Amino acid sequence: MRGAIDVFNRRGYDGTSMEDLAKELGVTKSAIYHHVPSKSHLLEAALNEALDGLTRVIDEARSADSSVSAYDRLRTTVTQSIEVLAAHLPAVTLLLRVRGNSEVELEALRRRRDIDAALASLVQDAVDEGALRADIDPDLISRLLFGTVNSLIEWYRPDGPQDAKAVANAVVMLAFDGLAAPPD
Amino acid sequence: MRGAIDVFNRRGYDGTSMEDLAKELGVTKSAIYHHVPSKSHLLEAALNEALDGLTRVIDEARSADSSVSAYDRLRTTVTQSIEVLAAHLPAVTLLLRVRGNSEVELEALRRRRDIDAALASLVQDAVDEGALRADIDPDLISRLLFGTVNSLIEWYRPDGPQDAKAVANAVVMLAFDGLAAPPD
DNA sequence: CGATTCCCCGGCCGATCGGTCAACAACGTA
DNA sequence: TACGTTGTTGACCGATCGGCCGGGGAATCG
Repeated sequence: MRGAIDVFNRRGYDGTSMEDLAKELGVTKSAIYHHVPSKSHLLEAALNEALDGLTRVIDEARSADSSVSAYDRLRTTVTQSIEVLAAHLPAVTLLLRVRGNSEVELEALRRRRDIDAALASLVQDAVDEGALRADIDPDLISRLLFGTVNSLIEWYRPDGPQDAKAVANAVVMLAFDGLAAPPD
Repeated sequence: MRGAIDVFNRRGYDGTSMEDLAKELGVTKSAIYHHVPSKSHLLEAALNEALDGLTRVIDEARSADSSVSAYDRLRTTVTQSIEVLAAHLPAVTLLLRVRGNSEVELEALRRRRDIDAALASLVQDAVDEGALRADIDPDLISRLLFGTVNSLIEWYRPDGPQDAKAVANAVVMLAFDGLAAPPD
């Protein structure tokens, strides 16, 4: 199961046949079908793992103590999103590559849209609060911000040189304070 | 050809059969094969279009007058990369989704690696110059910066509310100066 | 010990894959 | 009129797709 998702990520879901998958897992195709009813069930399980993790993050942000500023809630959400992405990297990777070619994928896209909307609303709150620059459209801010977060799947590896916390820190620094060297 | 790439992007290259493609283009499969030798040639043409555009951008940056700072060269490269991405959106989208499942895809990945290396070196120059913050690893900066740029393919549409120049501007502002509201 | 259950295999199914082919309609040229 | 060219068609190919099935160990339980 865990291994299956990795193979899907390496070759793409549509680009992986059950024969490929079996060969790479060192078993026969029939052995897979003994444990799993269908190829799409593997996909569905992975997508739900990712979506559940991300949903938990935004639920937490929404239920935060109202005394904490929208700006801080947003920073926390970005950090936690990256932690979920890192902890469930294969599942999140699969999720972000879904194209909507089947009912399973379409359902995942619907759930993702809801999450994106919640994130956009968080950004909007921070802008209303005056904590974020007002010369960029809030929707654009949201897309760039979480586009940056999501782009981590393209290269981040848990066994790489940087751990998730360091990466999350760097993303937050980049996004909120910028890359330009601070004046002395 | 142009239409084919759009279909590949909507359903994924592996997820699109030549029958699907023909149906969506309103012709028969045979008609396609009269003009195109194979499915992978369509992919190859698209990938080369994207790679040629991006290569041109980095060649330009490399051959820039040495009197212009690395920082300015980097900002220009980011802007121009976004303009290429916007002008060749379908081709670039396809490129960024390639998994390496065939020789055509592997060759594209090789060319992409070279481009990424050139971009990383540009970032390194700007860090050496002291123009970029030194408390984030330069390689990490490069990945985040161009990860942000590349994430545009997920939502940017030429006929959308923002034109490419506005988006490029927003990305540069976010990346170099940050999202936080500037102090009064 | 026998019976049951779990796990797995090779072989197979109909459907669909990328791609080919002979035939033909529409065309400008002579 | 006859002719080559260009674009298109539907039928078809072998290979591969996702998935199914009968049967055969190996372990567990009475």
